Amino acid sequence: MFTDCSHVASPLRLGGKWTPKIIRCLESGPRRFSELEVPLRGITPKVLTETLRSMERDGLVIRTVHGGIPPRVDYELSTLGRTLLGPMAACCAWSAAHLPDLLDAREAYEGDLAPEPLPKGAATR
Amino acid sequence: MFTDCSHVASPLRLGGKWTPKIIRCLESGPRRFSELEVPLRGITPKVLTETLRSMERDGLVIRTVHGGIPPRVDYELSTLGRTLLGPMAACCAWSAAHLPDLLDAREAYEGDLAPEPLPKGAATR
DNA sequence: CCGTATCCGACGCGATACTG
DNA sequence: CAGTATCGCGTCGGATACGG
Repeated sequence: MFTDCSHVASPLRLGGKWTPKIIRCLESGPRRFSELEVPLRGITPKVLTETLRSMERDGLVIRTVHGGIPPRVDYELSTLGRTLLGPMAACCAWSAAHLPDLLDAREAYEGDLAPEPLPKGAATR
Repeated sequence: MFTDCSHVASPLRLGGKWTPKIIRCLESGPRRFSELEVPLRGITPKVLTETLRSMERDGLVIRTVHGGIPPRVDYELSTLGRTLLGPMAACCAWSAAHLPDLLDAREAYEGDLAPEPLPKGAATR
């Protein structure tokens, strides 16, 4: 365990701004493109498309095109994508419990902007 | 639960390239700057400093300067930082179990580079 | 030993406009 | 409805060199 943590950020892309929110939005079932745009307030169609495509590419999300007019496209978590719900729940629980502490620490850091310096004359001898 | 996942990436900075690895390196106790540079192969001193400073700023890491020549600086996880070990273990366990699947999916995606297109003549009416 | 100082390229993300 | 096409900016991270 903890043998390698290199994938938390990439290629897991869990570090992306929208990926975690999209996973959450898809948790309770398939959603259409426009049904994702609404809860993800502020996301642009371009970015939503990009993110969904990369998730599809990684096998986390399944994209289904239903023929017809107007077009209808559904996105849903794959079996693999669903396995991410557990770890994500752990992370969300962490932030719910400890994010305020982190924010407090950050605020307290304002002012003493200078880290403790090294002792002077460190090249001597 | 899952009420908000916006902090997985930021400000948690867990999405950073080195943060998870640093946490892991500090798991078993304090480490000096140079003791971090070795296991984190490829990191430059500039980036290591930046990352450690941001973690210190967020209260995840404690930086201790021991006076003397040559200088000695220790970094260790704070109590708050240690609370991250759980969620991180969940993420690492996920990648140990499922990262190969993700990589396979990514590889299989090569070739059928074109996502299923929408039906033609999609203009309403 | 423990950093800083510059420079710089790549990428993520957003704004805006347009289309089948 | 479900996208695509451009453009641009800010941030992250790496290369390299120097300093107390």
